[in-house]
Amino acid sequence: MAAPTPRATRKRMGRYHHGDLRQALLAAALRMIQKHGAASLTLRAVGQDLGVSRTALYRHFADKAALLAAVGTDGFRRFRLALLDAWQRDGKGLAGFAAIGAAYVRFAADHPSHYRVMFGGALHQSRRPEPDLVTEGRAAFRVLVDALIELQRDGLVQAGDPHRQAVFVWSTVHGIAMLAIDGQLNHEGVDPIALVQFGMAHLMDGIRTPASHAPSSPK
Amino acid sequence: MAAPTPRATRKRMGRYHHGDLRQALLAAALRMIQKHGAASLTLRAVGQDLGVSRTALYRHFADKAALLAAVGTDGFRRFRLALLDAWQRDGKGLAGFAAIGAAYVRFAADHPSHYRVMFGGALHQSRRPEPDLVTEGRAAFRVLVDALIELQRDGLVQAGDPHRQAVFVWSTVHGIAMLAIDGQLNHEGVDPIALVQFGMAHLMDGIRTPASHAPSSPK
DNA sequence: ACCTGAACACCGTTCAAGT
DNA sequence: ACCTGAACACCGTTCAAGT
Repeated sequence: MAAPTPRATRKRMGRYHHGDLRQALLAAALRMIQKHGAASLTLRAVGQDLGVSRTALYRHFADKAALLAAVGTDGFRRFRLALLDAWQRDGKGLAGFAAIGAAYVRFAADHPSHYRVMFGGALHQSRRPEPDLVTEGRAAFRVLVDALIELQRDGLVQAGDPHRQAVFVWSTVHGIAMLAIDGQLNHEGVDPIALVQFGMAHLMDGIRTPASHAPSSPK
Repeated sequence: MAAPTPRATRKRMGRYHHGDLRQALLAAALRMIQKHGAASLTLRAVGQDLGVSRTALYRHFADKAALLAAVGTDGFRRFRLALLDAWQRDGKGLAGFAAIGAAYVRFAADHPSHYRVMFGGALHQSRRPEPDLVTEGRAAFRVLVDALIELQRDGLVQAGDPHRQAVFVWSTVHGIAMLAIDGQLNHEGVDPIALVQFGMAHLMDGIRTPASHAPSSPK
């Protein structure tokens, strides 16, 4: 592929786009959502941004909802990788698990509009649940479950349904993330990252084994 | 006032509305949001539903965002009353506090669209933060803080910044509520009310005083 | 296959005009 | 004061037509 670099998304006048237009549309939509919020996203503006007709999009997406679903799906993919990276970078274990919580909130704080598309419900409450979005959402959730399974296996977390434990952790962290990007924590003078660290420590106290108390107190 | 009952919001043909049109608009908007979601709310449909011109609304609201903000403000008012009712009905104390959590999630589950308008961010992220919405949101949050202050005073909850404790409880419960109305808990086979009861019990274990363990285990 | 341009039905909002 | 009706600028989507 000696063609124009992947960054040269803008087509040359009078010629067809002929790159990965689908990918370019996705990137453009994401860029505009991050800048102005999903509410004001316009298909016409997306096309214009790429120098493409405003109907070219329909070759790659059924409609606007499908485009947004693809943006959300892509978000869940990045999200999952961010969580996985935090877990592995901090050597798994209890510190790694706490790092997942921090990474979760950081992702939401850094990409509020993207996060909102992922969880916005504008998608879920529509006609059908958008299978790809659901699948990718579940995959992200799986990171938590897998981490808990490992922690249980290593005797760091109490036995119990890892699924239920994960749902509870997810809820807590999701709640902090949502309040943070809604600005509800701002006028309460609370730092989201500090809050999630406090919360994760609290959660861990509840589910970790007595044996894990001795050899773990890093930073 | 021997005029038509407050329920007869529909104006008689050829005459002005002449009731509390503002209130009628609010009720109509809420009704339509609950039925079809906030995304598909149309000012024209609101007017039509009331038998009123589609521009009559501008006498009472600056624009569509202002109408939605008013719907959210109204939601926070009902929400606060629901939380307060749960707290008082269950005799305050630790059982009452747990009841607040359940009432919180129940409100969200029963009025998902309304809840979404309240927390949706479509409002918060807009131009200015819509003062009434913020005020009423804070008032709802205050229910939690006040409850924790009472619990501390009665020696049922550990000393500590009640504000910080409240933020953490709020986050947890909000997360459960959001995941529930997003349907993320459905395909995990988790009952939101059961989850929030589990979560509240867990939280209470973390913040209640040792002394409170003896005299409290009702149902 | 991929893209265009005109057209359609809809939307929020403005504004001069009515009572 | 409160409401109307026409008008404006915008939107998502369709579709026959181009290459």
